[in-house]
Amino acid sequence: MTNVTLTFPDGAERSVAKGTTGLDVAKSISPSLAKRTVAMQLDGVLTDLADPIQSDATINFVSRTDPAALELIRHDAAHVMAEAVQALWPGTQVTIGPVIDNGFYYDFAKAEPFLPEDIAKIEKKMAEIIAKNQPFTKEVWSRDKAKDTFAKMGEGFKVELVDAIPEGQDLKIYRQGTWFDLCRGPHMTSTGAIGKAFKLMKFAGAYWRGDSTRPQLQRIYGTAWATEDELKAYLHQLEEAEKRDHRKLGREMDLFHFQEEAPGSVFWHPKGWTLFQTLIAYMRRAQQRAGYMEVNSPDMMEKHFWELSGHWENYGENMFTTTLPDERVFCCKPMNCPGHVQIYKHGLKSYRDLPLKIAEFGKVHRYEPSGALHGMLRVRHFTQDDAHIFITENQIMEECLKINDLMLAIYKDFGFEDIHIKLSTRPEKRVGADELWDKAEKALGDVLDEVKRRSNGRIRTELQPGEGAFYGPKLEYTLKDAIGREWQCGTTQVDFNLAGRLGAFYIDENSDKKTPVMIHRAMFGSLERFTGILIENFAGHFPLWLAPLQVVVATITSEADPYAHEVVNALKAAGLRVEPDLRNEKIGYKVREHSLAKVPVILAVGLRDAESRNVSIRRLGSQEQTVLSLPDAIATLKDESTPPDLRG
RNA sequence: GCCGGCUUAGCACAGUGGUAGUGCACCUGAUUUGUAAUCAGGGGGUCGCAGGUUCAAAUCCUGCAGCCGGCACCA
Repeated sequence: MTNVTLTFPDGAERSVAKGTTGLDVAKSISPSLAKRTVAMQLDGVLTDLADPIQSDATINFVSRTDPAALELIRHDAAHVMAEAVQALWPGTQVTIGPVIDNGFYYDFAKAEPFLPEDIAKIEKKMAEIIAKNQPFTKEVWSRDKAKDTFAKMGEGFKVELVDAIPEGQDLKIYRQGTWFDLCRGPHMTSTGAIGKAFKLMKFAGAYWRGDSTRPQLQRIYGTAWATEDELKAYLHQLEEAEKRDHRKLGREMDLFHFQEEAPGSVFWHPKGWTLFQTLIAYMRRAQQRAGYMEVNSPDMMEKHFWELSGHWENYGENMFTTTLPDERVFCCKPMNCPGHVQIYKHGLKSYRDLPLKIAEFGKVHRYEPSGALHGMLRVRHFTQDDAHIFITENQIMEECLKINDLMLAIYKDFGFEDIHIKLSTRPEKRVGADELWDKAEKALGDVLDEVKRRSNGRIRTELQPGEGAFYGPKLEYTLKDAIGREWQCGTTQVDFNLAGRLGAFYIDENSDKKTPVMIHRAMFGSLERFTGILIENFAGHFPLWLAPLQVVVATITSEADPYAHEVVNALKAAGLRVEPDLRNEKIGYKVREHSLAKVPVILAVGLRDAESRNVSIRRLGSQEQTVLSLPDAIATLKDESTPPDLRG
């Protein structure tokens, strides 16, 4: 009999007969090890403990509290949930049930919808199944047997899954008691290892195979952890995330509102608009330094123009249109690019004019599907920090790298340093010849490689095939916020099509007409969306330069009113956004109210301060009070409120 | 767009067929106050919209809209 060599995490080696199972190995070391081991890793790959070991490998026994076991706990929980659902509602078909971040889900085909109270029923049934502690056992079936069995059970979706498994690949069946499921595994040794730290979170509709033309299934999301403390911590984290919700904070901080008559459209209140304008002013400075020229193009243009640009055909169903009294049809612009091409076309352009950078804080209008709307993160009317750079083909790399550097510098000013870039390639619905797409995708791919190289691998990259814009491939910049969520913001798109379609050209060195390449780029992306992201990232506690209201001067007694006015005026003169609070209330009341409104700085002034010409500074999130002279306070606050790009 | 849920005062919520409530906010008065809620009084709602059932509808039924959670979509 042949032997294989197993290497343990501590470096020890052991020779065992080929085909020995992990469980045998564990048992031979100690019964208690075998008892607490739920799976193993062979050369780092999670595997069923009962699998025979066929070759030399490093081996690591996984207990249920091992981080590596977490995905098994979740996957096993998904199976147990499926069994529970089928036990409670016979005739329900099972489909797929993968592990996801923080949990798992399973999609079911069931005629009647799940009801809110069903969550508790399913959880109870799951607990019973887990308490039975039934072993998970694996079988390998033939394709025919699998299809036959599932067909007889009325599990049509499973039959389709069997058909989708490539020839030559094992069809694995995992059993727990009498229930079994087609599954690639691995699983833990038994259902009992799942433990008690699981919870079903919500129901949702989900299309079979993610395809909206196919049947809609009922999905149940769950979360599962090794310990109840971890479950509790996760639920707490969800609550904390909820407190940051920009829709809630937007209302509480009086930044904006939405209403029924304008779904997906923001009503900006004075404070929210101040924040918005602060962002625009920042970006305007950044773009001016980078050589962009700001323009403004019409919000509506005639339909035939959008037919020419390709938008009507490729994007028409998302465009707002209006028929005028003279019966001409106009479209609200869903993008700024065609308008910018018109501005480019005014006056003959030479190769010497390139790169030509045209920027606009343009408000675009997109008829988003109703179900997609989500606060300010997904709206129907939004402002882009949009720009189009007209270049020659051999300027692509240089210009894209400049954009990249600008993008990263800007994100850094807002505290976002963990960036992730995705390359999206040609979609099915597109304009332009494949050779142009080849060139454009190659160019952006090269840019991405160079960006990655320069970041010393700090920037993660990813390929998203088929996700590009209809006129060109994209680099999509995703940033990670304070609590680890990722948001897609910036985009750089290389376009060999649109300029040509709209008849834009330049005169090259040989007096020939050439079509420029266009780079479409946005850095915040949508100002509305970016504002929402900032609210959630800072949980409303904006750094001073962004805070809509920076300082409140609160009086302790009305005798200090004249001095408070003086302080307010001095701060205003220094360029700070400040309001007095002279109300006939106790200082504790005022502090509480302005703290809840997330005003970064409260200056309390009483008689004492008026006489000494001091102010008492209290900062949001701190109980501490610092007494400063008025000139010192102004200097400090003025310095702190300077936008990051204007600091010396 | 699809599946499910929700919609009652400015906000958060209670109210399962019989006179629409609570807290905060708001207004008035008193209080002049030193760092997260001073006290007392008062006003405020076609119960999302439109139909229907009923002697009677916030409550039951139908349709629509918006919102929420997902899915699809995010050019």
